[in-house]
Amino acid sequence: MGIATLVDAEEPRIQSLARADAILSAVMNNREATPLSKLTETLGLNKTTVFNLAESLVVLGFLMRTRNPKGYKLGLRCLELGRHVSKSLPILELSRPVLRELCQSTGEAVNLAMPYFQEAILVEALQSQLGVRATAYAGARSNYHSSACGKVLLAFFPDERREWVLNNIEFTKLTQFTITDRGELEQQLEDIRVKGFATEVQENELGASCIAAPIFGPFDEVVASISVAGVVHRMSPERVAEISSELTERCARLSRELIAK
Amino acid sequence: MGIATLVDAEEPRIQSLARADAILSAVMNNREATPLSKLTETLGLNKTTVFNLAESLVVLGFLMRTRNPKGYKLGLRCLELGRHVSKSLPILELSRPVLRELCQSTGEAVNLAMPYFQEAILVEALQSQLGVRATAYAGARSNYHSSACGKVLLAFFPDERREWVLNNIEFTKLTQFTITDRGELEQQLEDIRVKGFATEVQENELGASCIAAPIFGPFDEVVASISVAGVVHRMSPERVAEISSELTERCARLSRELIAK
DNA sequence: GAAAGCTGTTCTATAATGTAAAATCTCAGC
DNA sequence: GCTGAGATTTTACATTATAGAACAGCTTTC
Repeated sequence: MGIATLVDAEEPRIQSLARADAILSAVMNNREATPLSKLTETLGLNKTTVFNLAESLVVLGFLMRTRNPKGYKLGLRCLELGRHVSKSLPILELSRPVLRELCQSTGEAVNLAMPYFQEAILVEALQSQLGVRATAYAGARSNYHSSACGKVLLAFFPDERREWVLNNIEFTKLTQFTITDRGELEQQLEDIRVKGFATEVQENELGASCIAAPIFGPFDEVVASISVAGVVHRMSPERVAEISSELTERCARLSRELIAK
Repeated sequence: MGIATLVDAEEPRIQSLARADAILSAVMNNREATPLSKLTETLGLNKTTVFNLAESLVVLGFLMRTRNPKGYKLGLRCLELGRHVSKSLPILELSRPVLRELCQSTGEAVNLAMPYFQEAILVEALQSQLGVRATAYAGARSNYHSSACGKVLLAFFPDERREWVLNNIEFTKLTQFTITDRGELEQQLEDIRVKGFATEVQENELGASCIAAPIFGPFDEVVASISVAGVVHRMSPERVAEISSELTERCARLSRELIAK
């Protein structure tokens, strides 16, 4: 069972869907319940338009209305659909036990990432038993240029797709160590392809260091990556070597299982 | 922070959204990837219409295209939104540790359900360590008339809402023990209100027996229920008494915490 | 190996849908 | 009990979504 590409960012053909999606994003980006006024403001559309869309989303369960504070928040339909994806993605089912084992054996946080438009998305995120790292949670997005799991995906993308991503991402500087130069990143990607795994030291968040390896699908396309994320001072060169070898080995095995499917 | 009602099933104002949602449902109900032809068939709409909607959903990430078999399946945007809901629902955050404890102390499967249109939805589902019950998984829907967690929600709904649900549900007979008579159900609901918890013996699935208690929100509205689900022969009257007392006690405490928030 | 048939995709005209302005309603703060 | 900000409803219009027809790409069939 192959999984199709998720490359282009063309405009959706149906305007209302694009707008509805924008509403969901807006609601998601608000910690508190989002009132209609704020929605119209962020979307830059007429009150009525937003209202009709939002109410439709409520009827369908994508949004809920809240009282005190009055506004909208994401509804249970999102949860229903999300859980279904969890259940139906073969990679997820296959990798779950592997993630747990890696989390146990390394004692660090372990994440499964998948390509998602101009970023990667963390599809699964196991917390380390030692320190609680609140940064990574399932559903969060992860940059292609600053995170290990992002870089490793990018490195193994087919040329055309990598090209597209490199042309489109903004090199947001998250810490003083974040790579913001395209040339430098491309060099690293070359290096990652040779080694078979990616590392990242405080490029994404100060104090954190990650190692990530790729998982390939039926037609040698990267479909996901697993990363082990630890506190920087715990990541000695020997430890990195140790973890990376276990990680690449496990990911290779997962790839084989996935292809066999 | 109050959570609004989710009662009426009026038609959404924006047609395209209703249709897009129907596409998502259709895709979800197919085990395999859903081809366009099947979508047009189930929706009863023109090929082009469905195509345009589906392609828009792909661009937005709600659907993915698959090759071999060719078709659509749910995309990662669903996962992203779903995970966000998990994180943002206060009940979920509060109850998670309680669910784990209940699962440990009883050794049975434990579920958290919330009202969702004409059914309840399992928002969280912990498997029993003993036997693997594949039936209940997070995201699954649960009937108001046959499941313990459904019945307890229904029992504590405000009259008007309960009335509405009772008028609208179909009493699907899932096993020979399923209640299919409205009067009988209403009597049970009365009983549940008196006892403070609901039980269910093989009404939902042969071999399974559940106990469920309600959780109330800021304005004395039931917002969720927790159920403990075990194999029927393990559920002696003494054990039911034992579990139900622990369960109601925990749910009452959760209600208090939720109201305090 | 050609032809038929099934599925998916593009093009285009039309009508129905979604849009936004204005009017009305609701409710919190004074 | 007033005032004003936000949320709804109503209504007329123009844009957008729609479906038909025609096309393209595969697989099946004989």
